[in-house]
Amino acid sequence: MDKFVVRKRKNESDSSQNNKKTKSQSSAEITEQKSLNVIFLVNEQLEWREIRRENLNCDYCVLFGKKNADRILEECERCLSYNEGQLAKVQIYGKWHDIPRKQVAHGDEGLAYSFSNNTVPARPWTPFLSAIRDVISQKTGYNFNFVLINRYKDGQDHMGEHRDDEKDLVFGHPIASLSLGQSRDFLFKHADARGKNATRSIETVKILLEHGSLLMMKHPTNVFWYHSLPQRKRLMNVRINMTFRMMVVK
DNA sequence: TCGAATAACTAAG
DNA sequence: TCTTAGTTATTCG
Repeated sequence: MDKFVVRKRKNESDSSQNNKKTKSQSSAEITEQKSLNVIFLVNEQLEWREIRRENLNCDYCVLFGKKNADRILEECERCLSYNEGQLAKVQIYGKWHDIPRKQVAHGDEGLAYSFSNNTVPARPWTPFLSAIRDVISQKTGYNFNFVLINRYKDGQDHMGEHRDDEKDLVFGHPIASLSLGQSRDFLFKHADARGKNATRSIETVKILLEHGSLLMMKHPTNVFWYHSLPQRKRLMNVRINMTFRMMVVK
């Protein structure tokens, strides 16, 4: 009873791995959810912005128009739940803290997400999340077996500088980051330009992640650049971010 | 242009 | 992937 069905266009190839376009794409894929009568319709002409620096390789577009992004966000708020208790904590320098946001992972059976002395098992895919995953796969040509969802209730919630843990991820596979709700600044900082031991001066790259947008973080960005979502105390609204990944199956 | 608010950065734990 | 505190830089009315 897969409520969300991805309907492919008849003339479209199924071999999504061969379809690594980054320029404008004209076809409109439609995903529909019959019981709620919700249709996921992506923007027809995707205007990809290519963000390039030394060893930084990202593509950005607004995938869902406002109306559809609004509906997806509403559905997230209606049906997602988040980790609590020990699964919502992180250990740093021996001290446990609550993470300053809400978080949950969904993915293929057996996968888990590890960070700072914590391991969070993936919950099963829901039809809603599978449908979003499949739309992104169709538009980008990459498959994903895991999604980490972070909910930032307002501008106080944030995430510190980090790189995504390489040993859990299939090397070289991009991460797809879907943003919903409050626009937030997203910063990339080069590893050689961090902290007081910085060996080089490299400008921080700031990207505004808008409602309905998709940021593709491609190899080798995550090897060389740290990323963060800094506090923006004047912002009052919720942002939900989904990062679709390909994890190593152990 | 000032001054307050707040963001950025550093250090330590 | 944290917090807090102290300092400096930036933003904004």
